[in-house]
Amino acid sequence: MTDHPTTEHRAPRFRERVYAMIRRIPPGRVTSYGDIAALVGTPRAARGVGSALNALPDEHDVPWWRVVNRSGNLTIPPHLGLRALQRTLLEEEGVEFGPTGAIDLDVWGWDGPS
DNA sequence: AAGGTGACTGGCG
DNA sequence: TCGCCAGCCACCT
Repeated sequence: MTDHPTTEHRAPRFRERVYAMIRRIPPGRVTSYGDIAALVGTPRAARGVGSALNALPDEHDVPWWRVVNRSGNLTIPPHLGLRALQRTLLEEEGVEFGPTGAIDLDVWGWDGPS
């Protein structure tokens, strides 16, 4: 099991824990970067969560679109063309955007596994 | 090994 | 209430 000296064969790293937690977000719900960070045991690593999502491989099963910022806004870089996609995916799951384009976390937010 | 980057946040003016 | 600034973390040169 230590054949390949890649980082993917070691104990669960931060990114893996982040992916695992995001996979638990139920459809039609959203969670902030900071909350994910806290849920995996690193309360101040919100940027690390964004970094982890940015590093997602081509093939994966992580519902990245269910992660938004603390204000309920989509902070994914527009130039990647994914911002519109994220909104579409969320709306298809039933999540509603307010007049300012933000999601009300008190309504759609997911606070982690019970 | 040290410095730079970014899909974040909370605080302040 | 809103925008800006500095702090924070994990990763990548």
